[in-house]
Order: sequence, then C-alpha cells, then structure tokens
Amino acid sequence: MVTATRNTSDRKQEIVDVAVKLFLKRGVAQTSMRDLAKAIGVTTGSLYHHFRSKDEIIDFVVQRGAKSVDRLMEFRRNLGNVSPTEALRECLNYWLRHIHAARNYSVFWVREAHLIARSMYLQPIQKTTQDFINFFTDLINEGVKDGEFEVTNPALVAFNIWALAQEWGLRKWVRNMFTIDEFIEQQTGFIIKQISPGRVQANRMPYELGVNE
Amino acid sequence: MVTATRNTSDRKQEIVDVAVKLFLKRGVAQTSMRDLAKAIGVTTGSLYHHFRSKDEIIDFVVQRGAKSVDRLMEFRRNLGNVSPTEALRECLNYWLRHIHAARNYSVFWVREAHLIARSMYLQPIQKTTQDFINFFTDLINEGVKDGEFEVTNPALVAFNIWALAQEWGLRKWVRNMFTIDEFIEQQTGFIIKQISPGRVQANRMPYELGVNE
DNA sequence: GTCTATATAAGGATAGAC
DNA sequence: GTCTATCCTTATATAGAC
Repeated sequence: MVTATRNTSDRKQEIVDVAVKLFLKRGVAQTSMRDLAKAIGVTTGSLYHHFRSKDEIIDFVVQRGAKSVDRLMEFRRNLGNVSPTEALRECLNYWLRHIHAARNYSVFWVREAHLIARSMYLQPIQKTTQDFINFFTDLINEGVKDGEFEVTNPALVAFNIWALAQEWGLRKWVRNMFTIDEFIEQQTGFIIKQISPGRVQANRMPYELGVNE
Repeated sequence: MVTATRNTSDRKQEIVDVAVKLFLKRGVAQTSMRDLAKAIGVTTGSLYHHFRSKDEIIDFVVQRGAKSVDRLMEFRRNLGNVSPTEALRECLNYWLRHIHAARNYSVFWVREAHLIARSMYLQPIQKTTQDFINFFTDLINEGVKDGEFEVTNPALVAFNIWALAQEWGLRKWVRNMFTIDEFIEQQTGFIIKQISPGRVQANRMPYELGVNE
C-alpha cells in the first residue's frame, strides 16, 4: 500500500469483494469480522468505519444479487420480437453465463437464504427467485401459445432451469466435469427437447404414466 | 416426561433428530448446543454426556446420510433384469421419494458441505455425490448401449437428476408449487424425453447448435 | 443421566488516539 | 481512514453435585 489512507468507496468495494469471497468459501456465519479484516489487511476498527455492522455488509451483497433478474428481463426486452424458441435459447445462454461469471456474487446468498434468515434479507431473495420462475414460465407459455412448445407445467421447466443454474454455480465438481460452453449448449438442448412438441417414442413405455399427461 | 432418566440410545436418537431439524432450519453454525438443549428440554451438560462435542453430533448425521446412495444401488440390484428405461423410471421414483421423505436427513449436509468444511465431513459427502453421479451415468449408458437412449453426455443427465432432487429437498417454495407425485411423474417424463432417441422437430431451429451434437 | 455453575474462547461492536 | 485496546455477549466445553 502506498498511501496511508484511501478513497472510501474503493475500500468499501474491497471490503464487499473480499467478504463475498469468504462468505462463499466458508459461509456467512463462519466468516468473522476479524477474518475479514485480516484477509484485507486492516483491523476491525477500520471495517466499522465503512460499515455500521456485519449485517450491513451482508445486506449490501444481497441487494446487488437481487438486481440480476431485472437485468435478465431487460436482456429479453432488448431481444425484440424473436421466436419463443430463440428467446429461450438466448435467455438460457444469458442466465447461465451470468451465473457462471458472477457466481461469487449471485449464488452464495441463495444457498444461505435460510441460514441468514431475517426478513431484511429474505424478502429480496424470495422476490428474486419468484421473478425468475415467473419470467421463464411466461416465456415458455408464449411458446405454448405459438405452438412451438408443448408442456403441461411450464413452471416446472422454469424450476429446472433455476435448479441447474444454482447447482452449477454452487458446485465446483460440476464445473470440473464440463466447460461452461458445453454445459450451456447441452443444457439448452435438453430444455428445448423437453418442451418440444411431439412424443418421443421410447422402445418401451411400460407404465401408465404418460409423458406430460 | 415420566421417568427422570431414560434409555441412553433413545436420548441419543432424540438429540440427533432434533439437531437435524434445527440444522436444516437455521444452519449448523447458527444452532448452538444451548439451542439444541433447550429444544429437547435438557441442559447442555446432558448433551455432553451423550456426545463428546458438537462435531460428533454433526458427524453422526453425515454418516447416516452417506448411506442413502448405497440403498439406491441395492434397490436397483433388486429390480433385476429390467429394461434401462424401466430401471431409470424406478430409480428416479425411488430417489425422489427418498429425498422427499428423508429431506431433513439427506439434504442439509449437502447444502452445508462447504460451510462445515472439514475433511472429516467432506470426504463422505464427496464420495456420496460421486457415487450418485456414477450410478445414474452407468444406468443411462446401459440404455445407450441397448439403443433405448441417445445422449452425448450421460453424466450431465445424472447431474440434472441430482440437481433437481437437491433443490426439491431444499426449497419449500417448490414443494408448495407441486405435489411430490406430480413432481416425480413429470420430472421422470422430462428426463426420459431428454435422452430418448429421435430428434424432436421444433418449428424453428434458428441456431447452429444442434441438440446433443 | 441430568443438573448447576463456570472455565475458556471467539465474535460483534465501540472509544479514543493518531 | 486506520489503529490499539477493550467491552459485552454468546458459544463450546468441563467439573462436580445430585
């Protein structure tokens, strides 16, 4: 460090960045203000100059993550008037890349939503999740109306997208198994195939359970 | 309570059961021995009579969860010589019902694997996950050999099964959206459709990305 | 087997010097 | 803006009585 003092917003940013890294690695509860200070190379006193409490740091991170679905919606609007299939492809690509690139910021707070359960954090987290499910449900419903998709329960597909994105962000072992490009390409293929019209004839169909019936 | 003292193994069981409930609800780190004692209606001194440490309680729970994949494999062996499609259907049904019924026991430690990261817990957790992925990968590969399935990357399908089961167990909001029966039936349909041979012709196929290519 | 009381450590937060 | 020093609370864990 060259100067004894620094720009406030720089330091604030640094605190948040390092905090997120530690939160993701060890969990929010297991990351103490002392740990955080040590990782940055300052003392706790300094931390409390920039943030009034640990909660305020957490809140800062949560608020940032909560904006991600808004950006997804904006992305979809900017696509303009494309077919539902193309919109779905593009949005899947956008979202999975977003989760991959920003996994430090976007994932930990979903994992820990219940652990840091206070209304202050829970409300934006629940809203974000709900917005996400609604967004993809609507998108798939458009395709159903156009006849491009055929699916009984669009919300379940939306849930599946949510689930696979979350797990991709959370689990390092998955990211070691596939590249992000493979992952996106094949998952997109799977999702599209799931909801494409036309029954796929399996060699046997031994049960009364029909597909999507 | 009728008697002042109780059977040791009963109490041990009770401690573990209540501990798991609290772990799932609030997280391991946020569950103190005081909380646990209070929830059971004893004092911490009593807890330490049955377990030498909090870690020993956690370990007990983790070990129990680690057995679940072994039972899945046993279930599959007992199915005998059925077609891969039927085996997949049955195993999916078995696993999702297991996760649903035992979600308190089977899910929390996967969520918190990184948070309680010590080699002592991590090793069985990683092994369990790996066994699970390998199990479904093998099962799908059988079907590919028989021509019942057609898929480039069976491990990715196995991952998807893992992901949707995990999220089902972890997220109450999903369980409010669907019944477990709906969930199993439709997810099974999705998975089978994903890996069934034959291209589904979408109305448009605007990209160079082929399905499973 | 369970209790009370307490040792010991760790974490959040603050006061005040520089 | 950062430091040192410290308060206060909570947590794990133990000792010893009943």
